[in-house]
Amino acid sequence: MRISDLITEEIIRMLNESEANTAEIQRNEFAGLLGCAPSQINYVLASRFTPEHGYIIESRRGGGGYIRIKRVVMRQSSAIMHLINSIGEKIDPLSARVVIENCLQSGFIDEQKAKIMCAAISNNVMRYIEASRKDYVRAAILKEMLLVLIGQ
Amino acid sequence: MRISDLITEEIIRMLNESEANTAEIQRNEFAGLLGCAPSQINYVLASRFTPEHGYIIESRRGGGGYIRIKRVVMRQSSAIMHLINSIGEKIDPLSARVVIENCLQSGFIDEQKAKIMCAAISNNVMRYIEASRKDYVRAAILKEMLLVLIGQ
DNA sequence: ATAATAAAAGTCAAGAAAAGTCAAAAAGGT
DNA sequence: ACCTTTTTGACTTTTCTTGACTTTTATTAT
Repeated sequence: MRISDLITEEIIRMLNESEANTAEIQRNEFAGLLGCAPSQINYVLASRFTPEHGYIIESRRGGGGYIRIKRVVMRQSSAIMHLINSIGEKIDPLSARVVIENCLQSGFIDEQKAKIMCAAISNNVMRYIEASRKDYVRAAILKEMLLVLIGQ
Repeated sequence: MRISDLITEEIIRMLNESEANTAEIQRNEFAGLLGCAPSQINYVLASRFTPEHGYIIESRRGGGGYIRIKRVVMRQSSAIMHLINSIGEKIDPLSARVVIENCLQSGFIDEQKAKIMCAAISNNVMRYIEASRKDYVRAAILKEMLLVLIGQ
């Protein structure tokens, strides 16, 4: 059996045992426990615990650092997840507006949040981005912001 | 748990218990109490109680010396204007986060808005931007979002 | 009053303790 | 054989901790 699968199983076991659907590990210690390279933890998280899979990762470096894995389970979250998946790697300005409008209509966000999100991808910002990249950057910003909505 | 966090918590506890939003400590004594090097108090103050975080530090050396930590509360729109002006045309990642933290602590935004704003300028987004432009794009996004807060 | 001494706080750089990145090598699957 | 996924390790970045040294202020002795 692959070590990746072991790591995955162990994290899921921890999530299941947790009230708050949250597992917190110390990377090096955890890697030592399972007998793998520390960076492999990153690999597993990057490949199997992504937002698209329904997980959110937070971490902190330095003394007392940690990696926290959250599983998101709300009803609303699947709708947002769907939106995120529909965005893909790029999005045009109009579609982006529509996505935000959608969130507003669905009550996922209030008006001010909608405005903040629009501001983040507004033309005033996008004029700093090379034309061929605008759609990609816009998608990246929008998706990151939507992910926040899922993380409670 | 980190000693830094302990120090931070203790200072905030003192601030909360104070009528005047002010905590006064004696560095060496305080360090002894929490079991850390005296200079670590300086580290914590320098990294978490800066003016950008919304605190003002006064101190005095010599016999009977002290460190006084004041939490400041400004009027909202002028404070935000001030923040926007302080950003200029570019900003590094850490300062940007501090600006957002400050808005949160000052009650200008709630936690979710803070997270949305952080997400919009996160590394996951910035990795799409050419290195030399990152600070400019970050500043543009942040300022646009802050402008929303003062309703313009 | 002045000089010496003591009692603070400040600075800075080295080192430790984490996590992150990336690319090359190895292993699997078709 | 070729392509994808996994595994590893060298290197980077961030954050925290400590200690040696400096500066400022107050107190004490002359």
